Parts: sequence; structure tokens; C-alpha cells
Amino acid sequence: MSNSLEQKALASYLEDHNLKQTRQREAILDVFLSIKGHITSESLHQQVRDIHPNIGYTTVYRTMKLLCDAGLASERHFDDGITRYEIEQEHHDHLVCVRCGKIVEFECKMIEQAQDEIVQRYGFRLLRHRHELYGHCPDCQKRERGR
Amino acid sequence: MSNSLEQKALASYLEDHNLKQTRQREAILDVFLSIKGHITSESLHQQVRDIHPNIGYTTVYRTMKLLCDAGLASERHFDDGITRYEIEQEHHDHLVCVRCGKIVEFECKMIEQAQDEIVQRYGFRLLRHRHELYGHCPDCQKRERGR
DNA sequence: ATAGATGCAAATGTTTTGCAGGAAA
DNA sequence: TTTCCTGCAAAACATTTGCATCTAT
Repeated sequence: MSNSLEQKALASYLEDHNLKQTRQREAILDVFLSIKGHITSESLHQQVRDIHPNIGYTTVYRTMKLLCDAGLASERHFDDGITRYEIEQEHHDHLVCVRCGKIVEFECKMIEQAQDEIVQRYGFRLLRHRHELYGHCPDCQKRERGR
Repeated sequence: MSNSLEQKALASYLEDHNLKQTRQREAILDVFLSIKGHITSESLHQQVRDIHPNIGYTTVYRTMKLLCDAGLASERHFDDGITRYEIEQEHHDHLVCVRCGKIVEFECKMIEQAQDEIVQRYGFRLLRHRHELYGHCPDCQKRERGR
């Protein structure tokens, strides 16, 4: 186990909340951190099983909820309805390819400004937002033309 | 049953696809059209039951899928994971109050333009998008201050 | 008469919960 | 040794499917 910032953050969160550091929690965090992008509970469970065979689905769910509470992970719900987790980081939005499933992250100051105006117009107080663009990625467009 | 545009659209869709016009389908469409905003399957089922007591959940689901295929309804998945249906109309986005559940629709040309730029930058072809702002509505803010 | 629709019950897929045994503090 | 965790099995949801029956055409 590498001793990353996230590992330390988890340890201190656990300590602060009188929770225990277990091999399962470490293994799940390890696998989760090794993922580049977004991972489903199922895929996470499979990968954790490779290094920690007897781990249960339940523990994966419970631990991911814990990581979310600790601010290390966040849940994403794209249009297919399956929950995915990603590493909590600077806010960004997503471009999703509906053919191959590729997910690209983007950020746009202009849109954030426009959002603020809208929120003001309706008198809301903004807590968070989600903005997803669905389409075909360059590779899939090539593939389409190739046929 | 009123003979709205949507009723006629459904009738012609059914005819075109060799499907049958049934009392259940009419009842579901009637209730669905009477809703101002977004409705869950459960709420739709309850309301349809009031005017057509023996209708099954299954039929509600199947009919809503049919209405979506016919272009009269569309599915929405907000962050709570429960499917909601809305009347298919000009594209718009949503402001959602996370305290009381109120949903307000908005539209913003500036954002649409910014989106087009992003899509071009990554070489995607845009099919659709979703943009949701989550926060507290004015009423809930008042309530908060009142405490 | 026939294709298609319905409603029930059962299956599905995902996530949650109860609980007895097991491990960290 | 006490508190918290785990893994299993079962429950809980939302949604879908199989099937015998019914109905629109």
C-alpha cells in the first residue's frame, strides 16, 4: 500500500469518527485510487476481489459511502442509471460517448458564470450542478464513416 | 377524454405501428398530460388508478415507454435515481431544490453556445445534453431564515 | 379469428439491512 | 473487552418478463 495523501486523509477521517482501519477499507481505497476515471460498484468489487478474494459486495458499498462522506470520492449518475464513483477533485463536467462509453471531463468558466446568472434570476442558492453532454466521440465517428 | 393534439398523435402512432388503442393507454395519457411538470411512475400509477382502478404497474411502465418511443414523453433521471417522465417539448434544463423537490425549467442560449465550442474542441458530435443546477429555492431559504 | 394488450406473479438487477461471528482499538 | 466491521443471507426497491387471459381490430 502506497502512502498517498488520500490514504492519510482516510486514516485521519477514521480516527476522527472513531472508526477502524481495516484491510478491506485499505484494499478498496487502493483499487479505487488506481482507477483513472469512473468506476461502477460491480467493477470495483471484481477488482478488489483480485487482491482480497473474500470481500463482499456489501463492504464495497459501505466503504464507498464512507469514502464519499470523507470527501474522497463522489457518486455520479449518468443516463444509464448505474452508479459510478470518481475521485473527488476540482469540479468538472462530462462529455459522454453514447456508443463506446468513453467519458471526457471538461470545465468552462463561461458556463459557470451563466449558471450564476440563472440561479440569481430564480432566487435559488446554488449548491452544486451537473452538466453532461452526450454524443459520439471522434473515434466512433471514424468508425461510423468506415462502414 | 379530450381530443388534444397529443391524443391524436398517439392514435396515429398506434395505427402506424399496428398497435391497439386501449382504455388503459388513453387513461395513462390523460393523466400524464394533466400533469404540469415531472411525474414518477409510482405517482402516475396511483393517479391512473383513481380513474381506472384495476390498472397494473406493468401497464404504466409499458405505456410510458410507448409514449417515449412515440415522442410524446421523455424520461428524466435526477440525482435521486428515481425515473420521472415529462412531456416532450422544446429542450430546457432544470433547477432542482434539494430541500422541497421543486423543479424549475430554464433555457440559456449562452450556455448552448459554450457547449458547442466544447464539443468542437474535443471533436465530439453532440446528440443531447443535460444540465441541472441543485440548490435551495427562495421559499426554502425563507424557511431556513425563519427558524 | 387473430394479433396484440393486460394483469398477475415471478424474475431481475441494484442497493440496503439484520445479524452472528470476527477483528481492530 | 468493547466497539466497530465483515460477510452472508434476506429484504427492499424499481423495473422487466413470462404467461394465460382478455380485447380491439
